[in-house]
Amino acid sequence: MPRKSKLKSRKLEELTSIWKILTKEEKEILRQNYDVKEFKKGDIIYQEGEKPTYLMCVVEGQVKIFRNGFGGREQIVRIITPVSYFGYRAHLAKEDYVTSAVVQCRTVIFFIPLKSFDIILNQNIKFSQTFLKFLAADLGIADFRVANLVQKHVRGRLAESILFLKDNYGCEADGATLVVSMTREDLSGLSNMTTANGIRTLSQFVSEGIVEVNKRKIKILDEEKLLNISHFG
Amino acid sequence: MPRKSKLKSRKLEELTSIWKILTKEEKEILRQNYDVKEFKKGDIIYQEGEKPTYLMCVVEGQVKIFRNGFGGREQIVRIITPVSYFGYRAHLAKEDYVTSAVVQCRTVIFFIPLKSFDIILNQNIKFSQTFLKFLAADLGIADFRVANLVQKHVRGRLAESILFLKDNYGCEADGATLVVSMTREDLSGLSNMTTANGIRTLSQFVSEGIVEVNKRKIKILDEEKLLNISHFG
DNA sequence: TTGTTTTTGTGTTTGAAAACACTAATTTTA
DNA sequence: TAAAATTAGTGTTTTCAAACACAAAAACAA
Repeated sequence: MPRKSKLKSRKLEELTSIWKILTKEEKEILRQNYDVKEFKKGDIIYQEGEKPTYLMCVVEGQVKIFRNGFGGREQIVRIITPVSYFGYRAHLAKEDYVTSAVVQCRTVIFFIPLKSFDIILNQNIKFSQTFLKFLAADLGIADFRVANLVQKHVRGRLAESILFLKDNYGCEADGATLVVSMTREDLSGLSNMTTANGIRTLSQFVSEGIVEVNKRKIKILDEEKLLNISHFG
Repeated sequence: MPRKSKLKSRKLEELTSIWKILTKEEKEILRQNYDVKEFKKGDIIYQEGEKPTYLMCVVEGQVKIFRNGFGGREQIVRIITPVSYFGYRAHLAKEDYVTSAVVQCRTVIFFIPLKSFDIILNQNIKFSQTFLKFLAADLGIADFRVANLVQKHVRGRLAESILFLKDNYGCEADGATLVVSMTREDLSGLSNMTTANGIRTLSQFVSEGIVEVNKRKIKILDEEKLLNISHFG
């Protein structure tokens, strides 16, 4: 259950990519309607089939967007890290959610009612274009991933996922350790394979000196090789 | 090679979904800059890695958007049928194309320079929102398809694809025969399987009385069963 | 801190689909 | 209209990864 917290200390200014393009009046609309909530690991933000009601923004933590498959297997569609928006796609397409969202660890999320979102969308062309760009980028990733997930073998898919996590969410100060950290199960879900195969294959990569693993932190040692595996199975 | 034709008889008014939301001046911009070309089967519109330069609209025929995989296998990402736009995603994400586009049969396409597109995008909020909706819808389909293609077995994937073709491109007057017609190879590419398995599985469906096949036209006889297969492998 | 649950790790078996290898039938084009 | 090139169709073999089945370790709660 989302626990409403006294997190109003977290200001809307944190929504960097959109805050600066809003007019005074628009900022005021958000100020009067926004909400901040804190979630703990495993909390569900929304589920497949529900109607979207908020534009959400992760300012701290990590959210997993996924679809439930058959036999309990889940396919991870996107990972949302700070500062990124989610929940708006279904609304813009005038659909119910086709995915579910759960938080991966302690996570702070801003909630903006879609009514406010629509008001601004209808008057601020830069705002509208910002989301145009978000969607276009995500669709590119999805198109790319469909073909990859579907055609490559386990090694290629895992290599691909690790590089994807690096490219999209970045590394820590050492330039090699991934910022996102996830369980083997989630990494497997992202790579479209069973947990057992994910663990096995990651272990292979470790023994081949391609990556180093410390708990749930993955450090890329040989990106060249990883790229190679991702490319040629 | 695209052959420029005397197709100026085809008027921009055919671009139904956007034409009605443009101002007089914007219509004039398009009139002065657009182009119409006719292509024949197999002509390439653009290829992976190229820079986008036009917003395109199919007004007649069919275009296949795909990614080249390994060992010559291609993954079909989208099919564009009249009247739909394509080529703008990469531009909006400020990327090069990650897919390629070829025409499937005799096809007539409108070309609008991205410069003109940008001008209108920057001043007409309804125009911008139209594309917002297109992208949001396509991203939903992509998210949905990733999980489907990846988790289901051949029968489920083929059933899914046939239903997808029906839902997205419609049926002929009888309400059962798919409008889109494609080779077994393309149907297999859409369903992420080898041509041999696509043919085999389609034949199975025919012998089970689920669909009827006449050349490249597919008629759905038992949608219930198809849904069932698509859902439970 | 102890018990419980989740996550990680590994071996074996089994099944499904890819790869391969052809033939037949259609389309296309020269 | 004949020849060439696709496309459709089918059987066999091989390979890969899922399913199953555990054991061990780590994380989490009571």
